[in-house]
Amino acid sequence: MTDSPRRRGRPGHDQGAVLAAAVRLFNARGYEATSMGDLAEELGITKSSIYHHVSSKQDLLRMAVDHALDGLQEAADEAAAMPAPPVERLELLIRRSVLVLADRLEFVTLLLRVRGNNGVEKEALNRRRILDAQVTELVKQSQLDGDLRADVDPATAARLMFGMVNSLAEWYRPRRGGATALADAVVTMAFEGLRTRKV
Amino acid sequence: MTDSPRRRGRPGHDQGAVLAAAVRLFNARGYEATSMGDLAEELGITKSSIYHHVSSKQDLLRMAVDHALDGLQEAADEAAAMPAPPVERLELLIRRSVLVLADRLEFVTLLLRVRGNNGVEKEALNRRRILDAQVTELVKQSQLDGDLRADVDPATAARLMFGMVNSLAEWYRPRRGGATALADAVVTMAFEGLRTRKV
DNA sequence: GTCTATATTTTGATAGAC
DNA sequence: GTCTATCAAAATATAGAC
Repeated sequence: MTDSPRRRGRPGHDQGAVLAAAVRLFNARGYEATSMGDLAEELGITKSSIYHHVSSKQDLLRMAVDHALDGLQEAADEAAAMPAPPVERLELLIRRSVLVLADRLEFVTLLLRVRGNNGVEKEALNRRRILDAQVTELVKQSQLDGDLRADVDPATAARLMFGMVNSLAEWYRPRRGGATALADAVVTMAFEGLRTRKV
Repeated sequence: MTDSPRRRGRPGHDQGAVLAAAVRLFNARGYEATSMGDLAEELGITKSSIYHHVSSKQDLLRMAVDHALDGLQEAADEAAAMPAPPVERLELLIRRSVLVLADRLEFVTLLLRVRGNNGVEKEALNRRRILDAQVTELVKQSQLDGDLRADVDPATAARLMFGMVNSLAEWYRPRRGGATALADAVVTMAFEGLRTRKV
């Protein structure tokens, strides 16, 4: 269990190591602003060596955003499969999304900065749109059930909720148990609001 | 009032026109991914001509983010000068910030994408941090007054609130009166929450 | 798995004419 | 205010040796 194949001695870098370094640099300097030379320097190898592990710079971007999207998709599927009212499935989706964001922080951060400037980015935006629609639908159903206030447009509510969730990528830094507490804070604010109830 | 100086005939482009086109492109493709050649093509002039209006690419970025930051700073100053309890000053700050974001949408959008990759960006991040601290302080005071729930960390609450506000840059598109309605939605969600009150 | 060497393109910016 | 011409640096990527 400890040793996976192709992991003896010190055989130089593998694709995972290259990807991890790339994602770190892409987030720090921006995808476009990061050159393959920068990445090579970070890894301590030459530019050409990188092309032994990946076929292009876009390939690195694709692997990274796919990892983020797969995690978020799992969260959405899990919430959809839950045998409970929409408002509870929505809460679960928010909590799970916060946990995925915390767990795959660097990958999700990169995903959230994608703007559709190339084929890889366009495809990522498409997958994000599908997830977005699922959230909006949950809000809509919750309003029909009378569980969420109907005076806020469902799409707007969904976007504001995930505006909060996604903003975590800008400032959250891993701490023990921090993600669960953060999920609580997001759910509290989204569902109950911050104002104290009149005594 | 209608004619400002230096605006007769058709004397080619001025700095404002170059800046507007630059901000549009920076948002669409990213600052680093946009070349001075792209900008020249967008304007229908050559690269060299751009340097008649601005001294560098960073200069364009600096003018853009300063315009955004000046607007947000005004909103914060106005809220701070309001003779009212902290919780009301906080609500005003949120509303004013939404309106500034809507009014200077492209400039604020660019500002929010800045990561500190050069001197201009570092300076912008510094000014943002100061604004952030002002919001956190308002939340803290509101909690001490018993107006906001004390079981959420003030800095976290402030970041989540402005996570919502800032997320508008990702999807808000101008409509008549839309910004005020949006400010209502943000304030409602942040202060009252989306869940319906028990009858 | 990493290297040197190289091809090709694009970049931000300047000089100086009109 | 815009142009042509030009530059030096940096970019992504490939070929082929070790």
